[in-house]
Parts: sequence; C-alpha cells; structure tokens
Amino acid sequence: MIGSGLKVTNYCAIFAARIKEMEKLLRSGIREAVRSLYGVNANDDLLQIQKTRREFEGDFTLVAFPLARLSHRSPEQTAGEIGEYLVREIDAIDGYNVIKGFLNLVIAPAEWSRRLDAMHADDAYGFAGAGPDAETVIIEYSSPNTNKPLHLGHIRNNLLGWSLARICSAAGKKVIRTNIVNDRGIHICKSMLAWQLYGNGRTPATEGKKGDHFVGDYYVLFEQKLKEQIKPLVDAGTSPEEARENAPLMQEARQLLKKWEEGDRETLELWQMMNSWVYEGFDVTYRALGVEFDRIYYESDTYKVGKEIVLRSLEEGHLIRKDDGSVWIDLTADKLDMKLLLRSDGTAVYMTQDLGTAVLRYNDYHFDRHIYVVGNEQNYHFQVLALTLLRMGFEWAKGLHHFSYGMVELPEGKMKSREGTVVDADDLIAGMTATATTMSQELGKLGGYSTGERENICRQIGLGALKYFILKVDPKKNMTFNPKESIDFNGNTGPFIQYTYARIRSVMKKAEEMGVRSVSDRNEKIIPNPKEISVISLLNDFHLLVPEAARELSPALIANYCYDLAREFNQFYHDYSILGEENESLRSFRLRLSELTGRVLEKGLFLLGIEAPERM
RNA sequence: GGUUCCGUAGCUCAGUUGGAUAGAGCAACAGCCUUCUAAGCUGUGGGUCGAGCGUUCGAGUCGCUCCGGAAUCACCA
Repeated sequence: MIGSGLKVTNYCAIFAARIKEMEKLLRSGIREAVRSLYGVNANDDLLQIQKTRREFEGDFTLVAFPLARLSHRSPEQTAGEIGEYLVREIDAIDGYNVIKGFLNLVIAPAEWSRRLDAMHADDAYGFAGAGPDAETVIIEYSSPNTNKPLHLGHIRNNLLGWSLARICSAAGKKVIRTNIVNDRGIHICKSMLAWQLYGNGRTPATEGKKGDHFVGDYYVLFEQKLKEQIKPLVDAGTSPEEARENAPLMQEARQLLKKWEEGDRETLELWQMMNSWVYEGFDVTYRALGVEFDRIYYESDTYKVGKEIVLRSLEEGHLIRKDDGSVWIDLTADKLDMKLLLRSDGTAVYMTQDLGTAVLRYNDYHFDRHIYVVGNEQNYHFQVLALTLLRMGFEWAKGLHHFSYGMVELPEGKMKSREGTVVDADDLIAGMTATATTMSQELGKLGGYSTGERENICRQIGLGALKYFILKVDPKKNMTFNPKESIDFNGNTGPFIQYTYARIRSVMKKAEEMGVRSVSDRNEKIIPNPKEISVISLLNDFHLLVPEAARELSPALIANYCYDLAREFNQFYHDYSILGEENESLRSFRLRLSELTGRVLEKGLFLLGIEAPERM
C-alpha cells in the first residue's frame, strides 16, 4: 500500500503540472512535427485543436486544413504525417486516424487515469485563488425599487449577478457584490401618500404581511384611486396625459416628493418607516434566493454626489447649460443624443444618480472592472453613462461593462402588472418548493427523514430547478416562462444534476461503511474503459471552463457543462458497478472517478448558486 | 425613422476563436429496477439552422440585403 497521503499528493502534483498542459503538450508536439517534417514554423493560430467528436475514434483532433498550406501537401497527407510523427515521439499519444483532413489523436488510456489522479489530489481543482495583484471587479445586481415586491425579472437578475460573482471569484478575481437601491423618487411617494390616506395606521405586523408586499399594495391602491380621478376628467374632454398630471392625487404625490427633497422631518420619517418595511421584505426574498451583497448603495445618498459631479463638470466646460437652467451633455459627436443630466429646477434624474454611484464606487474600491447586471432595456442608458463619465475625464470608466440580459416573458408576452400577470418572486419560490415536495412524495423519496430535513431538501430541489431553468439559457436572449407548465424536474434540469450528486454521495457513504478507499495506488496501472475516459475528459475540461465562463461572463456555460458531466456520469453509473467491482484497484479507481465527479458537480452548482443535497 | 439584440426539431433550449453527418431535454411511442437511489438508463420518429447573396478548402457561426419579433431613442426609473 501507499505510505502517506502527503506522498500521494506530491506524486500527483507532478502529473498535474504535466498533464494539465495536455493541450500544450499537443501544441508543442505538433509545432515540432511541422518544423521537422516541413522545415517551417507553424503560427499558433494555425494549430486548431479540439476535442474529438463522439462518433470518431480519438480524444483530440487537429484540423489539418490550415497546415496544408505549410506542407504543400493535401490535408489528408499532412494529417497522416503529423500523426505518424506524434505517435512516434510522444508517449502519451497512442494512436491516430485521419478522416477527411482531420487528425484524430488517441491519448493512452493510462494517461487519462494519471490525469484523474492529479485532479483528484487537488482539492481546489478548477478554482483559482485571488492573488495580491488580482483584478478587482465590482458586480452590481438586483437594483430594486422600493415600491414593489420582487418579481420573476428580478429573479433572473439576482441569479445572474450572484452566479457571475461566484464565477469571477473562482477565476481568481477580487469581487465586490453590490446593490443600488432606488429608495427615493415619485414611486415611493405614491405608496407613502396612499398609506397616509387609506392606511389607517396599519402595518405589515398588524396585517401579517411581508413588508414589501404591504407597501406594494399601497402603490397599487394609489394607481387605482388615481385612475378613478382621471376617468371623469377624460370624460370631460381632457387628454389622458393632462388628466393624469392634473389629478389631485398626482399633485399631492409631487408635493410629497418636494417635501422629501426639502428634508421635511415628518415626510422623511414616514419614508424611512415604509422603506424599512420594504427592506425587511426584500431580506426574506434575498435569503430565500440565497443571494447576498458586500455593500449596498442607496440612491438617496448617491444622487447628491451625482449633482455635485455634474455641476463641477459643467464648470470644467464638459457640459451645456440651457436657458431654462437644465444641464445637458452633447453626445451627438458619438452618434448619440443630447442627454439631460439635471432638470431645469436643479433636481436629479436617473442618470445623475448613476454618475454619482459610479464615482463613489470608484473612490471606495478603485475597481478595474465594474459590471452592471441590468436588463437590455437599458442598453442606451449604459452607453450614455460610460461615455459621459469618459467625457468628464474619468478614465476608469473604460472599465464599466453593462451585462445586458433579456426579458423573461410569458407565453402571452410581457408580464403586465395591469393585467395581473406579474409572476411574484416569493410565490414562485414557494410554488417550486411545493412542487418538489409533491414530487418527492409521489416518488416515495425521503422516507425516514425528519420533517425538517425533508423540507430543507425539497427547498433545495425546488430552488435548484428554478435557478437552473433560468441560468442555463444564454443571458442576452429573452426567455419564456410558462407558469402553467411547471418547471421540469427531469432531463436537462437542476434536480437531474442534484440527483447525480446525491447518488454519488450515497456511493461515497457506502464506500466508507465498506472500508473502500479512494486513494490511488501508484503501482497499479489502470486502463480506463471508453466510458470512464469520456467522464475523465469532461472533468479535465473544468479547469479551462471556469476562466472561460469568467471571460465570457456566462453562467450558462457552467450550467450546460454540469448537465453534460452528470449525463455522462449517469451512463457510466448505469453500465458499470463501482463498489461491486471485484478488482480492488479498479474499484478504487472508479470510486475516485465518482468522488471527483461529485466534487466538480458540487463546484459547478456552487457557481450557479445551487445547493447540492446529500440525498434526495 | 435611427441604434441595439434575437430568429436552430411541435415546445424549451445547447452549438467554443468558422471545421467532420447540426445536438439535448420536454412531449409521443417501445424497452430496462432481486444488483451502488428508476428525479435514472437505452431505443424510435421529428430540421430548407427566418430567406437570399457573398467571403472561404469549409458557414448555424463572418459580411451585405431583405423578412419576422423585441428593446430603446422622456425634464420616467
């Protein structure tokens, strides 16, 4: 047997260093081959190496077409000659075949087994630590208004932001998760006014209601009452826009906003009280979704900074003041428009506070990159924001990046609050958990567990289904959510991946009971079968996948990878016995393969913000 | 009208810097539990990759034109 665990690790680390560079090894080998065979140096972008497609024999494929130019031979002949050379010169390459100019290379199966050991020995496999000179990335997400509870659109936003933060961290960046709360403005004044008029002192506590829903109800009530006031005016011949502006309720709301901006104590107290109700409600939703922030900014603070910056920039001559006193930036030279930065009455607009927030954050963190997770309806806004900051002389604004994602739509189209089709976040989360519970019962799972354990597992599964459903699709595309057909738990879903993980955990527990060890024995030579090799090969992709996902800012890449890995493992699991294998070394090897798959699935799910249940 | 994004199987979606015969899941049908969890595995059918032209040895992927859809172009946020 083996001496100490430490020795095993060292032994494996050597191979980790060597085999991690498997693709590099191939590259240098091919470059060498080209030099030796044709007497020329192959430019790196001519060496196109990819994984061999399933239907052909081999592990890696070199596309020989580009090299045919150097060899002055047909792609087929070039591929054949290079293949010949590689098999002769590189131990790890066992064989090759050529099909239509594609050189398929077969890696020695034993090499895969060594690669597995190397990955298995590395607890941090796939995740990079943040070094002292790591890039600092701010990720802003969520960004709610304080007049309404969160809905499905916010869920997509929060899940994307949270996952991006984890992916960037795993890729070795220093990440600051932040939120900007739109806590001031006419919208919250509407809720405040409605509560003053019709609330009769009710509170979330007296009504037994979540604070955000409670306040949201008054916002809806305001709009209802306003509509009642508008109707007679319109009937009397006023235009709808004018009627809306002139309705007494609207006037009162504006007055309340004015009082707020003047710092009226009573108004501020009401504002604070109602916002605190909303925050309590948001906290519950955030906790249910499993998202957190390192730092929260409030528009009520940042809009002042924004105003100062605009005024200073005006003095510096970057901006224009019109006759009515309003302040603008002229972006027509960049094919954009004139953009308002301060109203004629001196008050701030949306852009003003975003300018302030950006500057505050730069002063706070000196970020290299600032990622805004905000829907694609604001593409124009963020174009203007970055350009305006640059014009104002803030060079760091080059690091601003709008992570623009698509809308979540219903089969009938957009969610509309007027038609009551908005999918509430809390309802949806509760619904998913309920579905998971029903399904679990129908399948006869989770017998013998306590109620608390059962509830927790069903919660994990329900949320896993929801999160995966949302994160697996390309963020920039609009996506459809059909509330009638509940989200699936079979096939390409979160629970499928969770289930694969739970099965592996179950095997691990049983292995422990049986006393089967997963450590490798360096004296044994394992020749993995093709199914095992496909799993190892996928596991090997993971260390390249994480930086790739960080570069592309793509949780979908991680999600789809997890699915592929789980599917591949399930086939292996189905076809071969792990603990039932009689050959001791092979049994241990399969256990390592399973354990590492479990760890990688867990990490992948972690990057998506999905919990991995030990059993289900 | 300007700008940006999207269009792949009945439905929901993948498809790496352009590479081989475009892939999954759902739904439908047919199988597989005495064996490590059947939320699993296997098989069958299903496609003019919106249309056309171009670049290329090679285009779902790049360019242009058109068709269809979405967003945006507020002294709203």
